[in-house]
Amino acid sequence: MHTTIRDVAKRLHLSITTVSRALDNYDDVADSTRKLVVVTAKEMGYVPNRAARQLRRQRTDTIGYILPTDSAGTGFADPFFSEFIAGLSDEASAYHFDLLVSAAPPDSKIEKELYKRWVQGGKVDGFVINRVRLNDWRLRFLARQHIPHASYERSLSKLDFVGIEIDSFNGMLELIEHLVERGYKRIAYVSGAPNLKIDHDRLRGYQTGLKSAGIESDPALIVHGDMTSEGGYHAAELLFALSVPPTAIVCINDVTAIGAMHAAHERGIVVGRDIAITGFDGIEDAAHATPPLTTLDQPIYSIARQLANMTLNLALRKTLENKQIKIQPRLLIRSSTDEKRCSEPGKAKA
Amino acid sequence: MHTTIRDVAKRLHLSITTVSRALDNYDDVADSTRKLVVVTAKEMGYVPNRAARQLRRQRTDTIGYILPTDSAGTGFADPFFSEFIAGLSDEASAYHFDLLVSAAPPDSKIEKELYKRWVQGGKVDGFVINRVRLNDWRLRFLARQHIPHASYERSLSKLDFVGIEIDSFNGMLELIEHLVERGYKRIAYVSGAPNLKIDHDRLRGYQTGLKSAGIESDPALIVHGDMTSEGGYHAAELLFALSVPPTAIVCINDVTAIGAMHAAHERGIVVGRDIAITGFDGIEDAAHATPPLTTLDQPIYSIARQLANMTLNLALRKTLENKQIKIQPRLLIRSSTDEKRCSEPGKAKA
DNA sequence: AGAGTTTTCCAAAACGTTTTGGAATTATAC
DNA sequence: GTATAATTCCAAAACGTTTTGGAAAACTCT
Repeated sequence: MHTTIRDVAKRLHLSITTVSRALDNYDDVADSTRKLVVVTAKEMGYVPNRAARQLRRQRTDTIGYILPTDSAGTGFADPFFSEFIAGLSDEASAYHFDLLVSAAPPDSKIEKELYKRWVQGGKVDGFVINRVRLNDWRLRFLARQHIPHASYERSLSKLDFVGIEIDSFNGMLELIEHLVERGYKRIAYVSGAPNLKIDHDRLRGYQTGLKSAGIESDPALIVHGDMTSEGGYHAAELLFALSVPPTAIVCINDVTAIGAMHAAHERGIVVGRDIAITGFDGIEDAAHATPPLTTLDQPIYSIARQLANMTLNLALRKTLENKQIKIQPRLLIRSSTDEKRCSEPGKAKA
Repeated sequence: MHTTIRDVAKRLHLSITTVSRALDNYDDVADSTRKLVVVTAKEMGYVPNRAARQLRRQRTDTIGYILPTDSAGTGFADPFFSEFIAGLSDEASAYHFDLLVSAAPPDSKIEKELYKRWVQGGKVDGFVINRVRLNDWRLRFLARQHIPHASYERSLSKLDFVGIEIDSFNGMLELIEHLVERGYKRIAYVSGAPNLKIDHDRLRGYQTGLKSAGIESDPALIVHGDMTSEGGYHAAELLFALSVPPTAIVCINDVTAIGAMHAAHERGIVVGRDIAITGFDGIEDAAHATPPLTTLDQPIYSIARQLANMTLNLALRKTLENKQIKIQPRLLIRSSTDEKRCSEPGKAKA
């Protein structure tokens, strides 16, 4: 490539061994020569060749992350991922690691080949995984291959996972309680994908929350989205078309909620008065939605940093202080769930 | 790592040369043995070690992209980048390339060191660059080092750049014309960063558009944002606090506009009636904003794919059909710029 | 049957590091 | 002044590929 360690060695009439060890702070090189080496190396613009180092060290100083795009590819526009990736790469950078990114539809052949290629080909030392599925082949695969990895959420069977969990269940309980308190009773749920761990948890929280409030759950009020605003829009349209439409819509994430709000506005339904709509994530756009969106906030950037930190510490064979971290989402009450003003349909006014 | 080419060779009593060449489809290996090799390699789960291949080939099959985060790190939530990165990695994948991602504040020391490290250390074969500054050291640096790169936008002096340009100027003309036609005259502009190429172009378009419409430009109506919804929110607050506030706000991008809409709503100003607000990008959330946002749409995903395609073709030393592509943004007229209903302040009713 | 040609294979040399296992040299102890 | 220990250096062997420059074997022609 450019200046190699050999060039530096030649210039100083030293062996490449010594140069290498000087730069790596070994203690079997005299202080005077170390200084000389360091200075000359910098002066000559020497940067170690990564491929060579990787090959020899059998380590890449790189962690991998694969985006869950849909097969269409386009329209993949959740700010969640911008923030998540920013977190991953900032943490990686801090440890002089790099972040390798690719995209593949969940559970697709492409996804499988990508993981395999990166693992077997030694492209990365470890993975960060999110959007975990209930029964996730990735977690099994990486565990079997002994590849360091940290995941956002565990899959159902894995008790010994390394990563972070968000307490979606209790968050949802709190959210439902809030809605009920504000006078909303006929509460719908817009899901992501049914095999997603977070969807599973949030749906369970939703159902349990209803039960605690003494509200009977109506299957017609549970509709499928796909975690995009487009999906949220269509899901909400389905709900509004019901003979007895809901008065509140709980969405799996913020962008879904933004889509649902759009559908409401289009029908002249005023969010925060006629209907309550809630999200999950706490992305910046949620605060600036019209009306601002009540949501369960999770610190995406910081979660991403912690996940990256876990994988790279695993990769460096250090011991982790905490293998499993559980975090609580924070309920941000905004005007999308203002006090209910109209009576519940089919019920006496409260 | 795992199965190496040597293992495969040993199993078949062939030399590693032959195995290597068989897998690479050289024509100096008999068809029968090639088949044998391919089958056995697959069966043994052989995946070539990337580091070794890189070292020997002096090529990484990897392109780099560095996210322009702010120094705070957090709150980096523009869906533009999710879509952009998805595009980059999909295109890279299609060519069996990988995408290396990191994040750094524009023009920071971190940014410089990152580029240098990746270039000198041979981590990547090329770069994709966006958010180009008027006088961008990255473009100069990469050109001087002869590193393949494609950029979204050129910097001021570069005439021979490789990449894509969006015709912000003419898009803005069209947008202003649209606003004027709808009855808006006192039109403000919320910028990104003044040294950004796109900001420069859009501001110029805005000013020229006003002039063509015979509207005198008022410096008080040009305020700075930072391309986030937070920034848009505050910029709009400044504008509303003016003694003669604007009746239309043109924003550098969609998330800025979403923030501005929030500020308007908070003051009870109805967007699409009392005030018009516009964005630029065409992100999904813009379509679902309240009201849906008039914007200049650009095909982010496809642009990203093309940019990736350009860099990797440069890296493969192929000739590009088109070194420079100019695309036109598409004006999407939505209800955030509905017909003006109130009179202009300080003017007779139109 | 010998000279060319073509086909099929391979040994060895890279690529730029890190690491192993000493070998000099110098200091320290008796 | 010798034996021992500490310090400072280095040659050579990896790491797993690709590529170079043939060589052997098998055909094809006269």
